[in-house]
Amino acid sequence: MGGGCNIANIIDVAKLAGVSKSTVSRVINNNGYVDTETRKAVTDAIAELNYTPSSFAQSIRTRKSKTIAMMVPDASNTFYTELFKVVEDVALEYDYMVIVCDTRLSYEYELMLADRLLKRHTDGLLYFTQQRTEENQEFFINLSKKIPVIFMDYAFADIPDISCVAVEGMQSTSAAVKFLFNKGKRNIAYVNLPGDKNVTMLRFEGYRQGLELCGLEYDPEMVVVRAELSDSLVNTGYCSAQALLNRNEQIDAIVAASDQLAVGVLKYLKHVGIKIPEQISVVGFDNLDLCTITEPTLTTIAQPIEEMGREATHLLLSKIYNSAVKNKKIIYNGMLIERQST
Amino acid sequence: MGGGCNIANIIDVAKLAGVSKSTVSRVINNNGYVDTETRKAVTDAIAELNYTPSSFAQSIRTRKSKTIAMMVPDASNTFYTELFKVVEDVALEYDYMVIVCDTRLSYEYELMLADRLLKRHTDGLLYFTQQRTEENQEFFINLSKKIPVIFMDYAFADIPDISCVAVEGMQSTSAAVKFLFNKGKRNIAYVNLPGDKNVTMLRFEGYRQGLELCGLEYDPEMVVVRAELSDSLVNTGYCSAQALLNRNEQIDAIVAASDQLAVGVLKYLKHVGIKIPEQISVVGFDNLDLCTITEPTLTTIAQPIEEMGREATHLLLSKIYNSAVKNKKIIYNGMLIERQST
DNA sequence: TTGAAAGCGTTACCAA
DNA sequence: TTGGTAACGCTTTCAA
Repeated sequence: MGGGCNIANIIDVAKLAGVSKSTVSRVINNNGYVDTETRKAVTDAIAELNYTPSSFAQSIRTRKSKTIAMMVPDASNTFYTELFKVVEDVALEYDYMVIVCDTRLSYEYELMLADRLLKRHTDGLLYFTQQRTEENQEFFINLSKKIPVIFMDYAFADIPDISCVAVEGMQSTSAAVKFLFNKGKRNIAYVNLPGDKNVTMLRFEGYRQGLELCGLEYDPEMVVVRAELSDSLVNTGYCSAQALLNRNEQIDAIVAASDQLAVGVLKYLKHVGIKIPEQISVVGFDNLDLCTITEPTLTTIAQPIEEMGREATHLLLSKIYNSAVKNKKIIYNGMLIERQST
Repeated sequence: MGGGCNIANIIDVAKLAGVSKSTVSRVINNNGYVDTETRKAVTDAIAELNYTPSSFAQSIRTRKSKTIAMMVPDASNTFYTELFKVVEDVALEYDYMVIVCDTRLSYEYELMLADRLLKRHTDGLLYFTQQRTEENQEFFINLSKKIPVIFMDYAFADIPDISCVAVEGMQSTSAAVKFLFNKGKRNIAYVNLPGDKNVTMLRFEGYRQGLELCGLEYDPEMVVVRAELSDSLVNTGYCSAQALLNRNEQIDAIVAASDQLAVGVLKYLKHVGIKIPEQISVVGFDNLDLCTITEPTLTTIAQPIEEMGREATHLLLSKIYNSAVKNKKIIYNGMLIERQST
């Protein structure tokens, strides 16, 4: 009352327009031939009844949920949320919406969530992970044979027959080392993400490569990889810096695998009164907003978030719309952004 | 081949188990009477065929999408992402998943997204907004008559017949002013969010109330509300602090309506060499992770994110499961967390 | 305790 | 260019 229950269905529309429901369906989907006058009658009826096709009924026929998922290790990391915005943007253009799944850095969670997504027929997945394991890698590669999956990490770049959109971390990290070398730094340390098989492995490789290119020797003592995940990455960075300086007082630069780690490093260095960048320079990775908030502001390697998100989502949706679309790998270059910390 | 297409449906299961599909349905839904042996036959068949009920077909009958939405002004604000994690957590318990909608601070976006959500039969909505307008307020109140909506802002607390889960901002801000007063501060300024009808109005009211309680006079010159939304809240805070200090050099404390603003304030104060908290104290609102990253760390008013998210999602789901559940308002108290900035 | 059959609201094929 | 009708895969009466 006072508005009417708008549970009009396709039959109501057909009746009002004086046509069959097939015709209504054709109009809705802009499908097949339909006379201009007939079309008008139908659209009028649709407007009058305030009719909206039941997405449930459509889904059961089309086998599409018009939903994609974005699975991330930690939704509070602004790298993912910035990406999410772009993903949502593109998705909306195609009448898609996006389910966000926070895997809490847990392998079990990844599987559980993938299972749920599959059960509700999510049409596709943007898969971000932090800690790779044999099992999850295999699982998601397998999953990608059933529904479109885009692997959003450079660490997957060498796996055949999958789609991957990512920033290479090797060359850019190597370039960062070179950059520090040119600034006169000779004892360059590295702070990696916790865990042994994380997605930043290749950034670490870049670090080693960079040292080699500069003619510096690689010293395992100059690298920290904490085994356990502490409460936060910032904290991990803090502790890592502490460990490094305890081991070696000559350190004059620290490269971190992510901005959060680097922020923790900055924090420790300031805590112990070390001058940045005069005594120790710091470089991060990701170019989060955080970088301009810290003091000093943080030099970092930027990922082209906007482009990555846009391309990845387009690729995903194109695979959803046309299963014949071939797998593709889109690898971007990281870009060094110089700020006060170097 | 080598795995089989698992598109078994309820009829396949019924055949294999030697029963009718009605019986299978009963087993799936734990519904009605079914003999123990029959049940076993069915569950065996389900297991053998690796059968999963089609969520599409279920939805069309049950009229439930098993999806809720969380609409936020800016997904990159960690306040929302921390809340999201809790929401997702609870949702998963009930076999629900959550669609995140970033409204980009735009009223038009809010409407557009709500429309999309409605069309796809999202079962319920957690609605966060930053900038209220008559229209959007009315629209969402109206929407709440159609599907369960929880208003996640204290600014909605006085509207009848809606559900609301929020932190009161008035008393806690007033308490923060009192706290500063007790520290000897007498010229306390306020930095509000941009725009005139935002959700922090009541925090500002608390500021005025606090002054009154302390016997201090309210001076409009001591308040900044920037009309335009600049590129970031941190930046807005920075400019606001600048404006304040240009107007009045006596200022010895600044209360900000959000942590991001406060971070901007800190940044400006440090930039011009003012000592914090000796010369000027700073207080934020939200207790984001950010607060412990800045230097000095930021005193702020904490919102009980965990509890809010949990209660809100439970309330939403209970309304979804039982439309007779009454509207409820759950208002928490903010809690002052003292750090170095005061 | 079980099964038959009638929906749920679409899409898509085939005739007309 | 249109309409009839058979799916889609499930839930839910109603009888048995």
